[in-house]
Amino acid sequence: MVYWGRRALWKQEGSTNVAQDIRVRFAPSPTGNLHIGGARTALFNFLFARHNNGSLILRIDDTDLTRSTEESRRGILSALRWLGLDWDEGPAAGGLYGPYSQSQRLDIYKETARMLVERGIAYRCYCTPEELAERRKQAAAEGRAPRYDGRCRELSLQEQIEKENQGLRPAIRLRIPDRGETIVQDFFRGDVVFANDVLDDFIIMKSNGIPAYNFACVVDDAKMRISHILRAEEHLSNTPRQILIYQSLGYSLPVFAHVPMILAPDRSKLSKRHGATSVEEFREMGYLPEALLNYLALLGWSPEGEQEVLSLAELVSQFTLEKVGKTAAIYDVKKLTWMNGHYLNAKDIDQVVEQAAPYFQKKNMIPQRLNREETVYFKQVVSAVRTRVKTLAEVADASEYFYTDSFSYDEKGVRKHFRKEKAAEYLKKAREKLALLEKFDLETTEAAYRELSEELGVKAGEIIHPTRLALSGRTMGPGLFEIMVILGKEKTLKRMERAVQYIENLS
RNA sequence: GGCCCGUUAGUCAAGCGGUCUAAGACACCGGCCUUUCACGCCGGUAACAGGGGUUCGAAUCCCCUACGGGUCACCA
Repeated sequence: MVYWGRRALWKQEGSTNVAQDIRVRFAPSPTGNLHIGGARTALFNFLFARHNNGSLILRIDDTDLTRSTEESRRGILSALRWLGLDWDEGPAAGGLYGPYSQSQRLDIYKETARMLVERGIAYRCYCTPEELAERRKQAAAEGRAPRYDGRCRELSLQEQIEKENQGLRPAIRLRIPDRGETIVQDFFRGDVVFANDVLDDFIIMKSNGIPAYNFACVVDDAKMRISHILRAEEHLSNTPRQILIYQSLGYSLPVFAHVPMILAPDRSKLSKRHGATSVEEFREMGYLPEALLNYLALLGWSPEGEQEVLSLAELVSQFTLEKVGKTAAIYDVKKLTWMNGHYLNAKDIDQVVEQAAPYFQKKNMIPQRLNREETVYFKQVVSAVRTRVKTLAEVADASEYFYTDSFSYDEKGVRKHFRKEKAAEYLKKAREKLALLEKFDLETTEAAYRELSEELGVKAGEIIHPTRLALSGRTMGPGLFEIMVILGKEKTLKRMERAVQYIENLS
């Protein structure tokens, strides 16, 4: 069976009932970190594979020796793992079609290219990069298309030997028909027609023995039995060349599906100057993998119903290519942030505590290891604070006063709550009442405040606001009595005294 | 510049010729709840790029224009 077109479906091939497994791949080149566009492509591949009980292959396209780095490779793998996008074959997972790094498959490309040359489908080209660049420049100046002029197409053996004797190492070019057209059957866009004469004899093997991208990509996709190629739209223009390679090699074509790109807020291609664009950066800022995944899924794909908050499992069960759109999307951090806040609160508190810890450590708020008592306190803090913030980093920021006594008071707050006539008096009285409490919990503290507000004949808020500022230095945060209980009686009273002194010293 | 793809509100996005005086979400603006903030709930502003066709009927099909993006490397 072959998953066949946009509307239809599962086509029976002959009478055999043997299912052709769905095999998709994500093939990043380790030349930087995984940005959200790549992550989204990986996600779609993952969802498609899981939804159809297929396999996800991870391949490292590291043929660019000068730009590929081990650090980047590790970073990409760790970002994928953090997101929870596990792969069935590839680095660390193994598989029947390895190795899964192109740098380890050079012999395969070399042998394949040699065979193409032998058959006359490809040929050696001795033009140097400098010469080619010069000719391109010339063509541009004359307003011609910068195509390779085919001058090495028909070199005789004698000529080739001469070039070799001059020390020239050839690149290998694929012979492209001058006429006709190559049609890309794109799953989302239908037939996309390219005239062959706009293509030129492109290089499949560089003179240093390294394959060019299109070549390595096709050889691997074919040898790894990839059934569907889901990749970014930027590759659509490459596809006719790849199809020509498939044909030269006698391989059958996979289904091509080019997903729309993700653009930066200014509509341009994603780059470093657009602020956070990599998964790693979002992670550092305290975004949760489930939120990032959920948000990314909604960029270019839409669920059947109206529910937009979906777990990975729900995404898997709902994901179909039919619901993938074809227009480029601009990512919107605000919506991501909203979604992150949602997950931050919905998530199991123990997990949040665990994930928030590094952010507290980074700010030296908590030590690497917490004892039992510290752990209980930490958990109380996190669960009180998380409801008002949207990221893990903000959880830590909003928790500062739980870990230091020497915080300063918010200026606006001081003006609003401390400079009031009776602020100090209220605080003193409140402190006295709290001091008398035997049990210091949510009920008793709140009752004390209600009582006091009645005795004084003022609204509870009149006392509550200055108290919040006294205890936290801030005007916003968790419920006041929650803060008190977490801080404990002793600290609460001390901070109130400190505030009273502060107010009395205000001129 | 050539070739290719795309164009529904500020953003994501539903819509596959009539049910569209166009859904939902984020953002924004009001209101409710409330000790603050946030959450939550209720309500509001806001879109079919423009022009020609085809059709009884078009956001949906075709063409042109404009705009945006991609690609044209011994980068991937």
